[in-house]
Amino acid sequence: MTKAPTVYDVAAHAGVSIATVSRVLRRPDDVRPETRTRVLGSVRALGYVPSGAARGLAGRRHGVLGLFLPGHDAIDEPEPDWASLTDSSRIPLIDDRLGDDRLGAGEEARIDSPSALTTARHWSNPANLYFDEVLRGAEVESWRRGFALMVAAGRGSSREVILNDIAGRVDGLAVLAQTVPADLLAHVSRRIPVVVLADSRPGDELDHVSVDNTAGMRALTSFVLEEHGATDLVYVAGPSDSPDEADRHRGFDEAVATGAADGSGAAVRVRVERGEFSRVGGRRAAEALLVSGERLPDAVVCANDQSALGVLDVFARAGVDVPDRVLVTGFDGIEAGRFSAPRLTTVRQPMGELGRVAVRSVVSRLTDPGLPPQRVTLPVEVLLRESCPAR
Amino acid sequence: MTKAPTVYDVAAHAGVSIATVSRVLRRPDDVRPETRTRVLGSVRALGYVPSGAARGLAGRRHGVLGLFLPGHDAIDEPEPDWASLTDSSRIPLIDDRLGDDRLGAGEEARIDSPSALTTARHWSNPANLYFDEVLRGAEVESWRRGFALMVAAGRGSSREVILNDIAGRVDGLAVLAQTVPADLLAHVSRRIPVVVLADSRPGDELDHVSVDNTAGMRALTSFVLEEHGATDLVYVAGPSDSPDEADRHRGFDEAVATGAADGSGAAVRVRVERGEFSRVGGRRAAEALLVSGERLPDAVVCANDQSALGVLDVFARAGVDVPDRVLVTGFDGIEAGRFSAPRLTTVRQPMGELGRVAVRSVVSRLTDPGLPPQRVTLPVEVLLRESCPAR
DNA sequence: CTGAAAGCGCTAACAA
DNA sequence: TTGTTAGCGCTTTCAG
Repeated sequence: MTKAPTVYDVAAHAGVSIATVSRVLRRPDDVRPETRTRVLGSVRALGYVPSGAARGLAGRRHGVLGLFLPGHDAIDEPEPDWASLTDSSRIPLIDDRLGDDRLGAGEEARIDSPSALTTARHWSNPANLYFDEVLRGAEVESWRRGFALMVAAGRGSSREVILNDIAGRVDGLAVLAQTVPADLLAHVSRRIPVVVLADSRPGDELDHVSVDNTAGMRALTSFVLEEHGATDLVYVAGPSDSPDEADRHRGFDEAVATGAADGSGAAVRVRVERGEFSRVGGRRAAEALLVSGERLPDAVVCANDQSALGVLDVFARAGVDVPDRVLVTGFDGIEAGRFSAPRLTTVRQPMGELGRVAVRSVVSRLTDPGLPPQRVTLPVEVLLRESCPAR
Repeated sequence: MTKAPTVYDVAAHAGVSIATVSRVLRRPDDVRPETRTRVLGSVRALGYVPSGAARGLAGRRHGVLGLFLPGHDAIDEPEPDWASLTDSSRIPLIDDRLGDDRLGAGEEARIDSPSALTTARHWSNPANLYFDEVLRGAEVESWRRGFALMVAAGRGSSREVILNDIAGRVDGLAVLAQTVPADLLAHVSRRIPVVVLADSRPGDELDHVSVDNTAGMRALTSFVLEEHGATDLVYVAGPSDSPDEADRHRGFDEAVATGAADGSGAAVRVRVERGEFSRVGGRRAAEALLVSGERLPDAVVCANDQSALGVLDVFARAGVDVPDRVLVTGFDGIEAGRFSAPRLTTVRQPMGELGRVAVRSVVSRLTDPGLPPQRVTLPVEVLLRESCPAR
């Protein structure tokens, strides 16, 4: 590690020119076997590892793709106390048993509880899981296409710096929705291909890969209407500025409109509550329903799983039977929905595919820059579980 | 994107030298404000993004750290059928309700069931979660230290190529245990600092960061012995070639030895079964116990969570009461252990910290290459849940 | 099959 | 404060 050897060192050691060293590494067949062996020997002997930077410069190609994710919730996490962190002298025994005051859905509830901070930090945030899967999909596909993957997570004002930085080191970039302002994206996309993930809104000439929120919600809502014969629905909405919320809401409305036009069913009543995509938001929505004094709906269709879990929390505590009294559905397919009581019916997004298709999209544009902007929509699937079962 | 602009283009456009352009970007304070503004204007106008490769070459520093993980299980995944994948015309409704034949621990069991393949692919592999957390920790810390992070996952024979490739593009590298042969590591570490994660075995001069498997298992076993007064134990071991298994087994043995020497308790009986770190392995171990005809132990201490969950599966089906009849413990702190019945007592590894400390370690060696090899051991914590509760 | 030489785009002295 | 210039290590014609 004293001084990293270069092609020159290897060339000298092997008694050849630097061009030959380069050939041995890039196009081994163009070199006589003996020479090749000798050069390879020198490579080992010297511990030579080619410089990616030099290679990238000379070859005008990095061989790297970038993935830009939203910042984690770790953003405000304090610098750990490194000293004490590595003090293994005493192992804490933590009583992690469930108390009696727990909500129906198990200790997931603790995440929202400020009093449980010391344990809550351990449990993974559903949003992170989402990104993890996208990341893993992207990594797999990148590798398959012969690219390395560089990841960055944007946080606050440093976004711009990081994005620019990463943009200069990769051949193409995938960016998750709403992590980067449009003008920055436009700037970067003048240099390398950029694909936007999970944002189906029009307005730019970039490639987009998203998930079919609308069709998924439409299918699920139709199922509730037709198979369960529901006529009184509550839609628990997400934040009004979310593209996902907009798409899902549209799917919901379409299903309701179709059902009404259908003539087969009775008129459908619809109420809307705000759920903010969060568990507490879902709880508030459900509580509002309960205290309103109005008759309970046949089904509560939530814009995402988190808020649906919040609804389940409240219903469980209030003794409202799900699904026999009220059906509840979510959207996303997060892990926690598999463990709730009852288990949550939902629409599952193909998160890994998002990452894979994104990479594929970037690579294809790299190959063929002339292509018109692509907008891919990935299909979803409805998972019928006990909160709104198959019939 | 026609032709990426360079410093020269920007310099010409702004009427300055390339050095000034470089300064504006790197050390803005060394440039007169007016000039700076003008140059920045040109940067925007031209859509200039500095080349990371050129920068890295000239500056002999990439500003990138690498993380090398074991290949995912997606390794053999076939190329998806992209055409049909993007066909959103019909949304499948999948009946994902639990059947009656399920095992005690919920649908986790399906992962092992070949008949459930169509849904099983959705659920995350605990090993992946582990890597995800390490990755996230590394990313956070890298960013904090001013580095980008490049991820790669090694698979089969391509490991060598990938590793070399990534090594040439980063300033330092963190490698997960047993993903790379020692000689390759040695080769690469002649060029850049390398830190090995989760492998405490001696035998090289590299930096290591691991978790305190031994102390964790010792603490947990002592708890079982002392607080629960167990005198008859079964240890469900992992694969014999695993460094983790070795460390944990040692911790177990130490606790038993201490308990015996203590004199306070009665003599402790110990049996060992093989659990292979897997759920099915754990099941086999528990079944062996059941059919042996011997008296059930007071506690089954498993080398990891997966095998412990397998043990719980079998005990639940056989009607063996946990914890009243037998205590069961695991190791790792995977998510599924929070949802088992009963919930699993375990030792939680600080996975995120592993990644963070790894980065920190690499950076400190970058700063001070003369340091002697560091071996950091991170503390763990024991989570007492219902399968072996606090008293 | 191998060598010589011209850059790739940028940073960092050193001058001015 | 700004400009000039010499590389950084490698790939890639083009000769030989």
